[in-house]
Amino acid sequence: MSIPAYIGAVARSSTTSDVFNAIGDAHRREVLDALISGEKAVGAIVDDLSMSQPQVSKHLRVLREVGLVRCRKEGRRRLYRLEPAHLEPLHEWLANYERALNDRLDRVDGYLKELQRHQGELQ
Amino acid sequence: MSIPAYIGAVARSSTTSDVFNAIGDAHRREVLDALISGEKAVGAIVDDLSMSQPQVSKHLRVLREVGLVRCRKEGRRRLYRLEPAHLEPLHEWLANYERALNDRLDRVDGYLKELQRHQGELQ
DNA sequence: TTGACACATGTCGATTCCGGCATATATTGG
DNA sequence: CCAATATATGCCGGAATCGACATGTGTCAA
Repeated sequence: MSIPAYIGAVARSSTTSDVFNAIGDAHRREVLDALISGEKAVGAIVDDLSMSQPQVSKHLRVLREVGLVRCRKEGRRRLYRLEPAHLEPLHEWLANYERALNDRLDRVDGYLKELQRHQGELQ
Repeated sequence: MSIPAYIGAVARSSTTSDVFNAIGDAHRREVLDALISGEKAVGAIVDDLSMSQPQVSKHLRVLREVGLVRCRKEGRRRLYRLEPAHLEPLHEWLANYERALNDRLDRVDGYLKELQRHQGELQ
């Protein structure tokens, strides 16, 4: 007897739909890049990149759900355009690291200044 | 006859090891955040965050492989520290969209003006 | 109205990814 | 040498992800 009583894998933290994850996929970044020049229909993106139409549509869906892209219907086409303001989370996150880096540089700077001071005392 | 000749799924673009993918995982970002205050041993990160030690070690490995983190041996511990310079690809990529954002600044400006208008209405 | 076009969505198989557990490796202390 | 500590790594199962196909949905044109 004594069934192994395996606990096994646990549900992951989900959050499958944030900006960080969205830009984690290279093809998704290509789609975004294709939209930098301006509003485009799905077919135009398919032509520009070398991806299938369903593939592009699905990536657009993900990008839309995280707000990086907006859609507008025009006749039987759907025109997508960037919404760069929704890159803010990424931007803020990056800013943290720049701040951390600068703070540490400041500390190093203070440390060097103190070193100089001690050197002056020694002389 | 005529065997179905199923083509099926194709190897994905791999690239499982770039900066974009590395920061795509929320836990990995937590590990990075834990290092903002400075160099830390693995155990300290495990204590700070609520993650198992192997989990932290594995995430650190990914982060190290993309250069976001560096390791230094000290006795039987390994001290990890940020390497913010390797966030450059992200930074450059974002810069592209800032340009797109600037091109659309007029719209943001209009939005802010509308916000001000609503604030005025509320007061 | 019917067919063609543009796009979205559902399904499936394969692959990747992630976390839990167990274990290996290296360093220190007794 | 041996035990304890600190960390890395291997293995496994489950779940998420991705792309290829097939199909559904809405819109225009004749």
